[in-house]
Amino acid sequence: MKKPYHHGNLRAALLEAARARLAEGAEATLSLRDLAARVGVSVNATYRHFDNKEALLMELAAEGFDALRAGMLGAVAKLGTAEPIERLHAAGEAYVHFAHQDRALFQLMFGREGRFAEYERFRRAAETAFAVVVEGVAAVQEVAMDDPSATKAAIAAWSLVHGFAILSLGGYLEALPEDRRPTVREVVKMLEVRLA
Amino acid sequence: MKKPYHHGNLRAALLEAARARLAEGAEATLSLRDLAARVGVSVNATYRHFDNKEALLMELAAEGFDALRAGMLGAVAKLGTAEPIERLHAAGEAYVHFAHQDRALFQLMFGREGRFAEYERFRRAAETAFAVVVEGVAAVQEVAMDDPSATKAAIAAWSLVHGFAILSLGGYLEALPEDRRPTVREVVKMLEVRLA
DNA sequence: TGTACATCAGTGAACGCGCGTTCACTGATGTAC
DNA sequence: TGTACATCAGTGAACGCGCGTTCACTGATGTAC
Repeated sequence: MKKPYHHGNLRAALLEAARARLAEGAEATLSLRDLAARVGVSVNATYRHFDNKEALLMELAAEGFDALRAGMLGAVAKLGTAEPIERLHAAGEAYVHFAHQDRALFQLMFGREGRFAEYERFRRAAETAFAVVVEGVAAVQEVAMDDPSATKAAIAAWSLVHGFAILSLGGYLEALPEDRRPTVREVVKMLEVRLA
Repeated sequence: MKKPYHHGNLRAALLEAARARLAEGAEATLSLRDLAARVGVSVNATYRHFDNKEALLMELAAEGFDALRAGMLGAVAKLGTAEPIERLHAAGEAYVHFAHQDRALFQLMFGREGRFAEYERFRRAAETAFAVVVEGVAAVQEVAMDDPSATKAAIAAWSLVHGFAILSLGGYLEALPEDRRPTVREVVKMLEVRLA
């Protein structure tokens, strides 16, 4: 008589296994069967905790935004009291750092062309992460967080670091000789524009 | 006796069919079998023209860069003689426009995390498109095209428009009320920074 | 002009695979009386 | 304290699917002599 799975939270265990697989860079081949096997459970048990595969992936992506937010906040906090613009730079660097640290997860978060956007859970997580940038920009501009100009500039800032992350992840910069590749810091400094 | 395929260039016909599929937004489900069926040929015939599926996708992506380049050049040319910075803005707008016009193709070009980068054909196409941006930036900065600062600023410029394209494609901007969403033009104007 | 042969671009059948999902089930645990 | 029953979290087997790729083949076309 095989022991059934009884180590507590299967949902968490599946997500953990999925994160491990992503860390191995196996985004494309992530399958429910494989995750279940890794946790030591039958495939069908996964359906007790997630509606379907998409729901599991969505949760993964949403938690990715939570982690991204935490990463940015942590980097800013480490600065202590500093000029707002420097805090914003630190957040930008943390963003690119996160993308490199968790390539596959990052791809999952953004690569689905908004297919996850229909999930409330996902939208909330993404917005909360974005709020960190808006706040940083508002501080630089010395306006309230709900000032339209802060939101707009935050989108531009997000675009800049996001684009850079994608390009470097994709190896598009490697074609360039080293001395012509901008560093994260150099790119992030472009943020000074229009904001200060 | 079935007539074999004799309409000329099967290779071109397959790519054409693939482009049509992408236009329908079927990136994820693009299959050799399906393409062959659409052209009216057996699956195996495709192997006469492409080593494998990956090679076909790579060609598609490479041609995407050719089209992107053409799109940017066309937009710039339409301006006639204008300030360098305005020409750069036009290129940036054309970039975002291309992304929206050919969503799925755009995803294919950048979504593979550099898996295509091993193909010479692909690298060449990407570099040639990038050169348009470098040239535009160099004109603004009034330096030679091979000046390192032009390359660096071009990467930053590319990052900005690329990131914005991804975010808007992913629907991340739709969460924002209309009056807080920056237009393409507003984002592209951030390019003035550090360049002028 | 005719013949022998190589090459080329297709064909149909099959292989092996892993996938998401559904079905009917079982055994342990919790609860009401 | 004991019993009946509902609920819950698993199980194993199976379905049906479409996929990329390989195999051995065929018929048309081009070329050398």
